Amino acid sequence: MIETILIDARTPEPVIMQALEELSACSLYGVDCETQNSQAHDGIKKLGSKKLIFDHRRSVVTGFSWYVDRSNVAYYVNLNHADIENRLPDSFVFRWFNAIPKSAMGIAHNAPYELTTFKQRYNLWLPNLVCSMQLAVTAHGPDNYDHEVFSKSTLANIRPIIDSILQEFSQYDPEKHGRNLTADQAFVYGQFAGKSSKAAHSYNGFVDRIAYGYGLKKLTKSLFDYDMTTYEQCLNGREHMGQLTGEETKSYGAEDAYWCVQVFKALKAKLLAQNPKALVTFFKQENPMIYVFAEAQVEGLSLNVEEIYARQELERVHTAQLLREIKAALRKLLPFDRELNEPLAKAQSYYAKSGAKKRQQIVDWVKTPDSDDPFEMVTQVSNPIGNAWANTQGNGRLNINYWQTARVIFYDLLKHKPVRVAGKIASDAEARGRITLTFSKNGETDKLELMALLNKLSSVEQAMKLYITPYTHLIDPETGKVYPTISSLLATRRMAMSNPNAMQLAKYGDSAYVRSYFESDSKDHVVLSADWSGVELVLIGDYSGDPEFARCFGQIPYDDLHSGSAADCLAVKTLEGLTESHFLDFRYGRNPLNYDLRHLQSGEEMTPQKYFKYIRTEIGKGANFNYWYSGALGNVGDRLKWSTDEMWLGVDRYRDRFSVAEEWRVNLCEQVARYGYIELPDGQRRERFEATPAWWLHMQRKFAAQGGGRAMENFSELFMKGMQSRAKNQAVNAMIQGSCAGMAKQAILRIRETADMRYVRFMMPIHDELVFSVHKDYILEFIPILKAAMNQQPTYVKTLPLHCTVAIGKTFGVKDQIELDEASPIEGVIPEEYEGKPLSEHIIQRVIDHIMESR
DNA sequence: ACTGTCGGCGCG
DNA sequence: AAAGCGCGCCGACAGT
Repeated sequence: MIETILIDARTPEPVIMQALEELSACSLYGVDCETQNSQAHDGIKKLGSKKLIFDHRRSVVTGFSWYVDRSNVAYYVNLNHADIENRLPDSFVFRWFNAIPKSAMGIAHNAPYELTTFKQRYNLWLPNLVCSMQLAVTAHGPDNYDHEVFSKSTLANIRPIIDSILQEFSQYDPEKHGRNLTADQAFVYGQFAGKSSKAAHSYNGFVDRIAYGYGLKKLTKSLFDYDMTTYEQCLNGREHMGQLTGEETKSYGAEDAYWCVQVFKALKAKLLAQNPKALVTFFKQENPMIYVFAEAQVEGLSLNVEEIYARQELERVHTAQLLREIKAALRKLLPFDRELNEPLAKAQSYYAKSGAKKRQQIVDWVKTPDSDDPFEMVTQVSNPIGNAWANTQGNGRLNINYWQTARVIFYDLLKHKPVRVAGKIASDAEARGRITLTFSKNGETDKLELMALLNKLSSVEQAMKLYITPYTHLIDPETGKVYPTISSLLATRRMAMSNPNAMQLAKYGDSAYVRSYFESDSKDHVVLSADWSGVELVLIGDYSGDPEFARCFGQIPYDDLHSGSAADCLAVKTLEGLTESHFLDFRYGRNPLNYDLRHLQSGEEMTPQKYFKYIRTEIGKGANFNYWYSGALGNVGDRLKWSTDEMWLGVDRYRDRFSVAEEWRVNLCEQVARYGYIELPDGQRRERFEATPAWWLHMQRKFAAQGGGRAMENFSELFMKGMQSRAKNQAVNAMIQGSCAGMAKQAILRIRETADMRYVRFMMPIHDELVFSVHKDYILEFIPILKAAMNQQPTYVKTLPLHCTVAIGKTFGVKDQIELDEASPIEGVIPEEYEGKPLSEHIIQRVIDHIMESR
C-alpha cells in the first residue's frame, strides 16, 4: 500500500492545490466514497436487521478518496466525519470534480454506487467511469478459479457430511440403482451437489472459497495476495462511518481507490492477452450499462402506495378468516394416531425428531378459541402476515404452511402416501396437486376442503411476503417510490434486480394484481413494455442454422414452434398417434378424432381451445426449453407420466425434428469439454472447467484423499457425472441467455442514443423484455426507434429476423397493458378485425387516448 | 441473538 | 449414457 493523505479543514492550501494539480494532469484515477445510512427512512431501517439496503436518497457521504495512477499517495477527504470541526464543505466536491480532466478515465469498484451517490448528493455524474467489478465479470464467472489453486485445494470442506455420505452410500450400487436414490441418499447428495447450495460442505462452497470472486477485497487477495482492511475492522465497534474521524477512516477509504485501479489494470492486461475481443465488448457494451443502472436507481419506480396499503389491510382480514376455516377443517380431521407414522419417521429425520412436537402444536392451536379480531387471529400462529403486522418473528410458534408442518398434515394426519420427486419427499405446489387429486378420486371431502384452504393460505402468504410486505418497507415515504438496484454480475451476464426485484412480479395466478401497482413516471406517461418473440429459440436457430428452425423463424410473423413440439410429446402416449395438424385443430375448437382432452394434473375435462393453449405452453414451450438446456425431456416426461424408455423415445422424436440444431448442441458440449469454456459472438466467455476430463482427474484425486473406500467412490462418481453434464448444459444455456443479455444491453444503449430521452425513461429489463415510461405524445415516434434498436443485432443474430411486440398501459398490470402487435379487440377502441394483429398508428393513437381518458 | 442451511416460489 | 438453465427473496430450524 501507499501513503494516504487526509484532506480536511486543517490541510494547508498548497497541499490541496498540489493534489488537485496531480489529478488535473492524470489520465487514470481511482475513486471511492464512504457513506453512512443512519438517516435512512424507517422502512429500510426495519429491513436493516435482515440485510443491508442503502437509502441512497438519505445517505450521508462521510468522505471520498481518490488515487491517481502511478502516484505515490492517495487522498481521503473528510466531508461528514465525527470530527465536525475538520469537515470540508460540499464546495470541495465541486472543486475536485472540476479538476478531473475530460479525457481521464475514472475507476471505481461497484461504480454504479459511486455514480448514484455523487448524482444524488451533488447532482454530478462522474464522467468516463469504469467499473472494476464489472470488468471482473467480463474476465471470469462468479464460480471460476485459478486452476493451480484448484489443483492444490483439498476437499476437506466435505468432512461434516462425510459420515452420512458413507452411511447412505454403503449399500448403493451404481449398476443396479443408477439415478434412483432413496430419500436419504438424495438428501445427502443434494447437500454436496445442490445446484443452488452455497453451503460450506457443498461443492459450490468449495468453489466459492477458491473463486477469484467479484468483491474488491477478494479480488485483491486472489490477484495480489494482499489482505485489505475490512469494513468491520475499520468501524471497530462503531455503528457507522460518520462516527469515525477522518483520520480513522483515511487509509481504509484510500485503499479502495488504490486497489480498484490495480485490479482494473491487472484484469485489463489479462483480457488483452487472453481475449481482447471481450475487452472491446466490455468497453462498448458492459461498462456503459453502469450509467443505465445508476440512472434507474436514482429515478426509482413509482408505486401505487394507497393500493398497496389497502391490499395489506384486506389480506390481513382475509388471512384471519382463512385461519378460522383451516382450524375448523383440522378439527374435523383430528386426532392423530397414537404412534408416530413409522415409514415417515424412517424417511424424514425431522419428523422422527420433532413430529410429536408438531402434532402437539397443531392440536394446541386447534383447541385455542377463535378471535373476531383479525390481529389476534393472525398472530395465534406464525405466518408472514401476522409476523409483519406484529413486527415479530416465528419464535418457535407453529406455522401451518411451513413445509415440515405441511408434511405432518399431509402424510401423518391425512395419511397420504408421501409424494416423492427424485427420491426426496416433497410438499410443494405440485405435490399438493397430486395429494388433492388422490383425495378427489377417493371422494374425501373433508381432506379436500383442508387442502383447498391451505392452498389459498399459501397463495396469500406468498403475495404478502414476496411483494406487499417488502414494498411497504422499501417505499420512500416522501416520494412513494422504490429504488431497486439493477446489476449484471451473473454467470451469464444477464441482468438482475434487487430491493425489490421487479423482475419477479407474478404474471398469472392470484398475486398478478401486484403488477398493476407499478406505474409510469407521471400522469402523462404510460408504461410501455417490449418483448422479443421467442428470442432464445430464434438464437438457437440462428446459431445452429437448423432448417426446421429457419422454416419457423425465417419470416415475420414467425411460425409456431411450440405446437409441433407439443404434438410430438403428446403423441408418445397421452394422445397416441396425434399429429401436429390434429393438435392445431384444437385451437379452433375442433376435435374430429374425439380425443379425450384432460388437464394433466387434475384430470379435469377441457375444451379443445383451452386444452390447446394449456398444452402448447406447458408441454410445447416446456419441451423446447427443457430439451435445449438439458438434452432430454425429464420435466415434460414427468408431467406426461412417461417411463424412462418413453422419455428417451420422446427425445428421439424431438431430435429428429431438429437434427442440425442437435448437432450444434452436441458440438457446443464437446467444445466446453475440450477447451473448458464457450465463447459468445461478442467474445465474452463462460468458463466451465467442470466439463473437462482434467477436472475429473483432479476431483478423483481429491475424493480419494478423503478416504471412504467403495461407498465414497460410488458417491463421487455419481457426483462427477452429474456435474459434468450440468456443466455442459450450463455452457449451452450461457451461450443463449448470455447472448440475449447482450442484445438487451445493446438495445438499451442504442435507445439512449437514438431516442429523445426527455420523453422516455428506461424503467427496467426483464431479460427478453424492456420496460419504459413514455410520454403520451412521444409513443408513436418512439415505437419504431425502439423496435429498430431491439431487432437490429448484427453482433448476435446473422440470418434470422428478430421480432418484438409492444404493449402500453396506465400501469404495468397484466390487465392494463394493451397489446399493440397482437391485439385483443376493445369495444370502441380496437375493432374486431384487428384480433391477433398489429394495430395501425391511427388505432394506436386511439389506444393512447383511451388510456389517458381512463386516468 | 446471530449465522448457515434448506425448502419453497415468483420471474425469464 | 443421458434426466433444464439463470436469478432474488422469504421464513423456519439448528447450531453456536
